[in-house]
Amino acid sequence: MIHIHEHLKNPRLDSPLKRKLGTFVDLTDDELAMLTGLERGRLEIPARSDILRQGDPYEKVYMVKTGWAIRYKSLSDGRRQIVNFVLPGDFIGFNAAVFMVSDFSVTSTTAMTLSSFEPEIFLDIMAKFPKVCLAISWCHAQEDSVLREHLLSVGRRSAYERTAHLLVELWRRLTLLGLAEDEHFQLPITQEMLADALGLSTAHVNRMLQELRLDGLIALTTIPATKISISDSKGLEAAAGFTEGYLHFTEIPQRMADALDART
Amino acid sequence: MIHIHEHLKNPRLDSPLKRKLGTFVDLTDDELAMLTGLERGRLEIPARSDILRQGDPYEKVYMVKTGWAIRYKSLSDGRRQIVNFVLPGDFIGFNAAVFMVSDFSVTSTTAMTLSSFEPEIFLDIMAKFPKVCLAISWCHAQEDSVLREHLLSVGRRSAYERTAHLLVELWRRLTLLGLAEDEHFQLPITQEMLADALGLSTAHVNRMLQELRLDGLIALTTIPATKISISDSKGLEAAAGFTEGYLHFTEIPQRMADALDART
DNA sequence: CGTTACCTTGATATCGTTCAAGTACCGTGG
DNA sequence: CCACGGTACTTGAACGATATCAAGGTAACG
Repeated sequence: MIHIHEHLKNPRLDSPLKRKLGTFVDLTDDELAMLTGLERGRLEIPARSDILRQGDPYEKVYMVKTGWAIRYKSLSDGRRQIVNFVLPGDFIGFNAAVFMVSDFSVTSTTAMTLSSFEPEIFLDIMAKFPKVCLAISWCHAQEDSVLREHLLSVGRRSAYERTAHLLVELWRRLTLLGLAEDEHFQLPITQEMLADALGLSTAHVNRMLQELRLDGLIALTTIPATKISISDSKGLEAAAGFTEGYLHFTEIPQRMADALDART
Repeated sequence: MIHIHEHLKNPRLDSPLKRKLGTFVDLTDDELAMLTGLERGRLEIPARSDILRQGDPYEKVYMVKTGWAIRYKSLSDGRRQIVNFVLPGDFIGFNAAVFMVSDFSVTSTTAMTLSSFEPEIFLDIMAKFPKVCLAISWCHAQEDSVLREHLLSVGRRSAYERTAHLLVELWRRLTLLGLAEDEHFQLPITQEMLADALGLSTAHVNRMLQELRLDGLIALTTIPATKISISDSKGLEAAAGFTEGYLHFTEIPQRMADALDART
């Protein structure tokens, strides 16, 4: 396990992308230079605007530098399910490399800055930077793991457990990004979005938050922007049935690292 | 879109793996030979036995040649959520390449035959067979897409819609594999498993199946093994709100194919 | 031929939804 | 600076979808 603070302070890892990939593999100067080039294109997105829309064709791959977004699917009658929250260091629309049409939408919840690139780039990376390619696979696998955990939550955890679980997860992810101060953090999403992520109604999400508050597990400030303090992290994790294994904040297995070295 | 029957009859695509990858890219003789080598290792698994267990370390990657399995996550008190059904042509434990510990379990529901390989193999494939690597990425992306749709189902569809949706999905997938005869197919899973996949109780799954039957959408034979006939596929799809887009049964985008060609 | 695993069905309980009303804060235009 | 409209949050009451519990049925299996 990599020590977070050390990692965040490393001056060579000067972007979310580099920090993310650098969590799992050691990056050489060559690799870092390539990533710098990759991030040159910049894109500013205002809060609450669509980046990708379900059913639309798309061609670009984006990487979040700052800001939050939600990734969601909708039914024809408007019901919607948020499948995950997109934070700095996450990719958007990687599927462009293999699909022509998106099966989900992505909308910003805050202003964002993105870097964009052509999917073909990844063919080069695959050939020339196998280690980076492996680290990208790692990101995908991690995202999958989070998605499976969400399915477990929505399918089998009670509303109370589920709500607690999501809060712990976001807190952990933000902490790793250096975006949470100890036990409290900004939550730039509405309760309606929480509801759509949890498979609940907004009214019930509100009640669950009140209950968590009454139970002394969290403290809330909803205005101006929602801000949450984890008052009792152990208690909250217990209520959530949280185990962090699925987040896979680990380095790649030694055997893969060895195999990579042997190839060069 | 590739024509299924044509594809199934192609004698060069003589395994589920080749057929699967061959759906998205044209495979050369070299690539086919490599895949043949890859599948040499064989493994026989009896029905209802564990292939992978949540929390265990693991090192191998498997590919299903025949048989069904379920991939699921469990909570400490025994509640469980099936995240997807593993069919011929699917990979199991690909994460071994990037994680040391599995965050889910896989159990066979029928007898199975698997081929197994070391994760390091994929470093070679990445370097020497970029097209195959792209096709594998395709498989992953497709699996993700199915997972997101499951989350949408469990989070936002009613029990009735959800049940119908899963049946249509399985029917489509089996048809593509040549494992469904027109409108009917074997379903080698218990109602308890359906319940765990749908986030419902077994009693309620049973009621939903009865209702679908009464509505003239499906016909059931539960003994000896569950067998389902789709009596009214249009009606079932309508009840499910099914749109097949998310299954992404398409070839890779032309621009990626072109970029691949340009590289050789 | 008894035991087991699974399916089926009914009665009751409960969690979460829906609907409705009310509140608080924000940004905007006068 | 204030009035206003909008968006989100909050809370209660009634309802409903689904769970739970319980009992019984039936085919398969040793």
